[in-house]
Amino acid sequence: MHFINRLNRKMDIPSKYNPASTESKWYKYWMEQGFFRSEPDDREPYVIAIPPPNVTGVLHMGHMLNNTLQDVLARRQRMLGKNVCWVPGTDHASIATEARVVAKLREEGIDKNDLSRDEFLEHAWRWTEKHGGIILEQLKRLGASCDWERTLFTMDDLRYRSVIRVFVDLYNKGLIYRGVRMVNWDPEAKTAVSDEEVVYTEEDSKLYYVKYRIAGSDEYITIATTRPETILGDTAVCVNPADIRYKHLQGKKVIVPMVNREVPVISDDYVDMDFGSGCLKITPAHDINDYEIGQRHGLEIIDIFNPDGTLSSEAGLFTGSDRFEARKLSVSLLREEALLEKVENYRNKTGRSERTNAVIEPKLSMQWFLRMAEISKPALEAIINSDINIYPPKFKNVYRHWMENVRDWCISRQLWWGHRIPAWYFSSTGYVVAANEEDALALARKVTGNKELSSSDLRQDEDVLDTWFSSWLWPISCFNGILEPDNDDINYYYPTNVLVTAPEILFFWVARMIIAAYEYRDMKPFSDVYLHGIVRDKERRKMSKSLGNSPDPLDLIGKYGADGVRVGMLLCSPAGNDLLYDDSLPEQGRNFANKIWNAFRLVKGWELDSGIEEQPPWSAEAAKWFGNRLNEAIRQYNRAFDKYRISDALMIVYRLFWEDFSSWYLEAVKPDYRKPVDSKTYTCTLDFFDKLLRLMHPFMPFITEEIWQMMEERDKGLSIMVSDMPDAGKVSSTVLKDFENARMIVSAVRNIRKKNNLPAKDQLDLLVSKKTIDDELPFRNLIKRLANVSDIEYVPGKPGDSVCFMVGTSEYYILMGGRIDVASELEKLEADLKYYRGFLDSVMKKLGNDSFVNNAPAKVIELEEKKKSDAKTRINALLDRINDLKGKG
RNA sequence: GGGUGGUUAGCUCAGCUGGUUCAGAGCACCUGCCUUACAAGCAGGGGGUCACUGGUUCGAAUCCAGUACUACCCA
Repeated sequence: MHFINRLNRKMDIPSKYNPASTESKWYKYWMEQGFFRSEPDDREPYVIAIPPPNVTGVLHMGHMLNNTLQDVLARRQRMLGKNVCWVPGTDHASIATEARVVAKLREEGIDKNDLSRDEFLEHAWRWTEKHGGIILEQLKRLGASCDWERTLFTMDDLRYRSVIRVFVDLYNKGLIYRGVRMVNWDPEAKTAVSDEEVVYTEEDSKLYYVKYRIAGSDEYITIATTRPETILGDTAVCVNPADIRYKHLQGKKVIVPMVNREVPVISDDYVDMDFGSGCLKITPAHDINDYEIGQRHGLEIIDIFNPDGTLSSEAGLFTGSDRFEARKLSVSLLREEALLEKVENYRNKTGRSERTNAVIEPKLSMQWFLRMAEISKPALEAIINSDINIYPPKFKNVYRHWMENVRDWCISRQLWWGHRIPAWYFSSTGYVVAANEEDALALARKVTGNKELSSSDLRQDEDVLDTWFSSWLWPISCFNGILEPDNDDINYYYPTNVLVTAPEILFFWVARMIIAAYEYRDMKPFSDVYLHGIVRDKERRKMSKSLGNSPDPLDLIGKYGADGVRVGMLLCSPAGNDLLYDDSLPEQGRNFANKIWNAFRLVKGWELDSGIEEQPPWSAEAAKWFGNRLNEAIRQYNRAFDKYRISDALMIVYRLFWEDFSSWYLEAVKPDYRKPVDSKTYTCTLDFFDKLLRLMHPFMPFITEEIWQMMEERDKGLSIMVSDMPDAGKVSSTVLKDFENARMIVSAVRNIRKKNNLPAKDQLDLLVSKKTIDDELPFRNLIKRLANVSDIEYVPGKPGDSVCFMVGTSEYYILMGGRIDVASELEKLEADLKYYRGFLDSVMKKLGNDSFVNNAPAKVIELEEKKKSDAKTRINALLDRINDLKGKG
């Protein structure tokens, strides 16, 4: 070791670790050295495709957790010798982005409707260029080791063309169709949204009881509705066929209030006789159930709404009013006409758009759909037969349930920002689907037989595709595997190893990626899916801007350091569980970094004297133990990673470093003040430290690099991040068990010191009863040093004036020199006695039970026998002790 | 309304196919220490009828059934 020791060298190192200056330095170094870069070679690849964050977003706590996890996995695999490729990118997020661009234009006094499509897209692209890279830049502060040269965007040229090609292909396979369906209409965004994008919540509303007159009579029936404005679109009234109250009305007609339209009374099992009046108005254009009933009974459909939620001329009344305004107008008109019987308060579930929060309007419209039944079968199989593993496994069921009930996917969105649907209309109903206008024209000429058809006769579909229709290709398209299915990258990197994401997009995204993967590569997209929780605040509320409960991740990094924040995020996020964020978490991470820092200051400050031949025996003992302990921990660490128990893996190294290494090993080997250290201990300590740093590197990349580089002179181009992860060597369980015993002895001595107010500095005399232990006490030198006892003597009998403790079945005594407190000592002994007598009782009961002795395995019985004899030994020792003390008192 | 999880210390969670002196970790808490690596620390300590009820078993935090509560997903 060329470790230049100077007196007070440690004074050069501040006692508090300062992350800010080191983080940017090392990140820059890693980038310069190209450590994040991956290209195909003959090593085994390890691949992660990032869940692309929204292009307009800013980094939030969820990203922090998500990307910290990915970085930990990536860094560990790199150190295990894999060719790691973590592909970064961003998502165009049609609805969210378009909404933000529209809002921004509105602020500038520009109405989207006044712009042409191209003009609007120009604004959107400008916005994207301005904001698109922000999150990725922020991830660098976190230490993310992505291959930045591969940065992608879901709407860049290759990805755009991939999506279009897939659309055309699926259309040609007959899997994509156009159809009129009841969709979830967002009148604010003026687009259909998928079922998954509707959030249902309980809201206060009112139930209006409205009287409908029976045609040709003065009789009325009462119908309850929460939406009186939709009366304008009623085309029937429906009762349950079994309802005797309304038997006589069947086949008759009723007059729809306000518009005075005559509509039939029909009967259908769907009607709940106990709800409201048991009589239901049917508005097929504006309610999914009514629509289905309408289909069954061949009812007329009257769509009374415009796309923006105002009433259309079809309504016949209130044309141009907003739907909520129309409700008020309807209520007052009904009241005027004396048709409003009563109004009740009512709570019902209301669906709102996840993006705009507008109340969803069920609306019939022409949309594009993907037939899911067949295409999703391999994706269901893959999870059931564990071709793909989900961690934690409890989500397997959830996934299966969804896939078994999968419904066709509405893939069109009435927006401009996104992948425009490649369908060209040549007449009001006729259209062709093709990758571009040129192909479309050729195809249209063929289809129509009209060779004169020109591009001006074609009109491209105005809609774009659902964002997930592009991101479902992500693991393939990020290696250009759709357009060039046989290129070097896709052949080498695909399938990827793991997808790290949140359970909330299991269906939106994960399931669909698996579907696309089998359709286009006939192979899984990733081997593992690791689902982590959602970051919430201490009260379990989701982090949100409006609540103001979300800290700015960059502030946190500034305050606690990137390593501290990373540790904080992971410490408390067992797989699948939500993370309840609190500032104490990164604080704990920062404290840990500081602990590592100070341990290094200690070792760095040691003066090496290579003239010392002998390693002190306590150091040799400590090294022997810690070497075993380290190997044991490495095993546990690897096992935890194999099961994606990342927080467990972190906790293993956390305790290993803090408790075992710092509090026990270092305390044992550290030389006395101003004394030099022998070279054996020195070398061995640095070796342990080096291994610990490597184990911690995936979690805390910056501080581990900083210390690793300070440990010794490193050649340019070396880095802990490309060093080898330590292997787990042999573990001797005897050594570990012996040390546990020693540790208990030391703790017991410290405890006695504390209870009897014996100063830590005073050396004590420790005696061992020869009756209870004949062998040499393992780790005796280490015990002497850590417990600060002058010697450990073996004595035949029980020494007087001493305090006794037991570890295992061995008795130990500490000479008290007249400082013993007989009363409190007796009290303690009596309590122990009571406990062991009770314990012995329960053991005896077990052993006295014939069924137990006959049925339990021999090993278990043996254990019980040992418990029995150990307890007896202890009880006898305690009784002796008590008698002695009593004799004194 | 349907489905799937969960309920273990003050908080967040471990506890694999029932059996060690098995009830555990981290944080928080209490006590004593500014002991020249670290007060962002050191040493020591207290704390749980494993939601409830019943069952299976020689033996249940662990398996089964029911109840209560709770979370999420779907309608």
